[in-house]
Amino acid sequence: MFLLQLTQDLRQAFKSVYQLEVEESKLTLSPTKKEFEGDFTIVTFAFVKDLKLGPEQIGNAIGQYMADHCSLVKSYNVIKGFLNLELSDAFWIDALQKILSDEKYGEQAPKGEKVMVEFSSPNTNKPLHLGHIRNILLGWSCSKILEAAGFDVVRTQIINDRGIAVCKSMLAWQKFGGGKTPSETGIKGDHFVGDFYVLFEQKFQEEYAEWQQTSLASTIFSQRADLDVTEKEFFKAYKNEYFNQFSTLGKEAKQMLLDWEAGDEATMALWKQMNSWVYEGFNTTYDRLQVKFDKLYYESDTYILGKNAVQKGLDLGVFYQKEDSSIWIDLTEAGMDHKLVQRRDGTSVYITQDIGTAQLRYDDFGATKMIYTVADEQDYHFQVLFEIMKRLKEPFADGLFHLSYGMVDLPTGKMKSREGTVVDADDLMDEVISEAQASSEERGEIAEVSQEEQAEIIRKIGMAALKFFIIKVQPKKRMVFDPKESVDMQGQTGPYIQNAYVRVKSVLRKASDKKEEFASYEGVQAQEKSLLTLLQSYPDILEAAARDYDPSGIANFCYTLAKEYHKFYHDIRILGAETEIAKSFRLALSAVVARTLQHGMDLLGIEMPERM
RNA sequence: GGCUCCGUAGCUCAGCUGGAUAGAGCAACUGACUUCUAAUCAGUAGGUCUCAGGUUCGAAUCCUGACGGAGUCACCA
Repeated sequence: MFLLQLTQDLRQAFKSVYQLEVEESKLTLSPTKKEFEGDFTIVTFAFVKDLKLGPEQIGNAIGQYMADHCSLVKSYNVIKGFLNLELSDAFWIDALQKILSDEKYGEQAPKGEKVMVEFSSPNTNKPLHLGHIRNILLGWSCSKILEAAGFDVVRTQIINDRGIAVCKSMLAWQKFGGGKTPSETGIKGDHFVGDFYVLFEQKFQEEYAEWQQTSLASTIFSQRADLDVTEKEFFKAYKNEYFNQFSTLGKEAKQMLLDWEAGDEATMALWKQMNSWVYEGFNTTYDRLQVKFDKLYYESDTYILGKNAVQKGLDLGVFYQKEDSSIWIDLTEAGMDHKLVQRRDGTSVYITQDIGTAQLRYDDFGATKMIYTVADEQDYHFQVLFEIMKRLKEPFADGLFHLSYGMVDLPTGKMKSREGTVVDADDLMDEVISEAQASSEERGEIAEVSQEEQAEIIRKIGMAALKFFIIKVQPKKRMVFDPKESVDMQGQTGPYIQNAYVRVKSVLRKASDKKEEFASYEGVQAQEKSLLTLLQSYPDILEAAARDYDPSGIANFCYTLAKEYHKFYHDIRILGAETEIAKSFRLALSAVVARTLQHGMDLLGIEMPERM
């Protein structure tokens, strides 16, 4: 918006000098590189063809016109095809004033449109881990960004609270739990239940190992195994079949699933009991991450959905039925495959549930956009799902978006639950916070404030380190999470950005005599211009983040702004400025930087401390 | 094998709607705190932007093809 006037004047310049109408899109003003003189640059190569003139000639003519006719332009220089314009103090003062007066700077007006963002969506048999953290941060951040972009946002998750995995932990608790509860043992509910899931796997492995010694097992091995497969490899691959056919524990777990589906009272009671423990644990973790949901969907409610959709698809001729009565869709025209949507026994599959759930959500909220935050291993699933929705002519089909993100790897490689390398979410938060604690003690800056305030500040710092480390990476990229680096508080980190904010706050506390009269400020410094140029770009950054469902741009913006402020702070005196007017200008500039940092970081789910 | 995504400094990442000599941080080395919070700043060093073609006045960025890595192609979820 600040550059609008300039762009208009440039168009006028081309019109007056060359009788050439240029589109705005061709007139992109970019900040001049630091090693050259000037504030904004326009590339004149683009007009060489139209005008049949040399780039330098064009630059000089346009630059001269601008210097003569546009009061914002102080001077210009031309280097090859680059016209660099230096702007007057008035431009910068005006820019600061405009940002200062806009309380919601960067945000867009309400659109009156609803968007639903799904994220987290855990299973109830295991606690949350590092992968969930990336998911949650992305989903939460996108929801905040969409709000800032003027949408009404509904945050949701679908909780996978049923199925064989859930029955495994239930069964293990029933058999081996001895009636213990989380509160008795002092173990957080989700971890408590997760431990029984692990216990089930252990007991099952023991049972399996024993069975492998039986003559039945050897017979199967000799009959079924290919010659070049070792016994060990064979039984590794045979595990599922053993579970389904021979395992006692497997049989019991499957029976429990049947009981659950039949609504057996005792099973339901056990299920509800254990799930309530899990939810209590999840809620603690969500609280620590500072995220919340507006609406929860449970798979136990939705897993039967989709039946109507199957019928509708058949009626529309979108689906077809095979002789064995299973139902399919042919997606080969869209470059995909044939996909099953209903088993021959009439039960629905995963994708059918998703069709039903999407329809339910649309009926519930009427959202025109629905964002699914799910790892990229499900890219194909969502391609198929969205294509089916289009063919079913669902009104919301065009607003579906898979916010796909890459897996989080450790420096040692992939996280594997079997190998116990999964990084637990709660442990991780404990770790970054205790690291923040140690750094803070070393600094001693906040020793004066109350214990409670200290704890709060330290929590904010630790969480900022963790969150920023993850959210700064583009979603679609696979990322390496080095626990050592994630607790760094220096350099390109969350605390570094918080520190810039804290510096502003500290200065503002000391500047009791704030006056906002700086209109006559003269000699705007390079560092001040850099800050204002960055601040001017904030609305565009935000818009792009909302458009692409990508918070990483905001993270990088906040870092760059903080970095630029640290430099400004180091080079230029604020409270000890040469004149009162310069002081006012710098205080206002600092305040606006702090506000923008806080705004941007809030969109990332990161809180700012007032001191640190 | 088909399809999708990724490949930039020793490591972690920016930059990708084409623009000047490709940027940060970490790690290494050097300097700056009696002065607004040094979780800071300044500097040194570090690059065949995986490779090969093409489009263009101009390519890390766009197109094609290789190579390398990951994911996926279940009557699992």
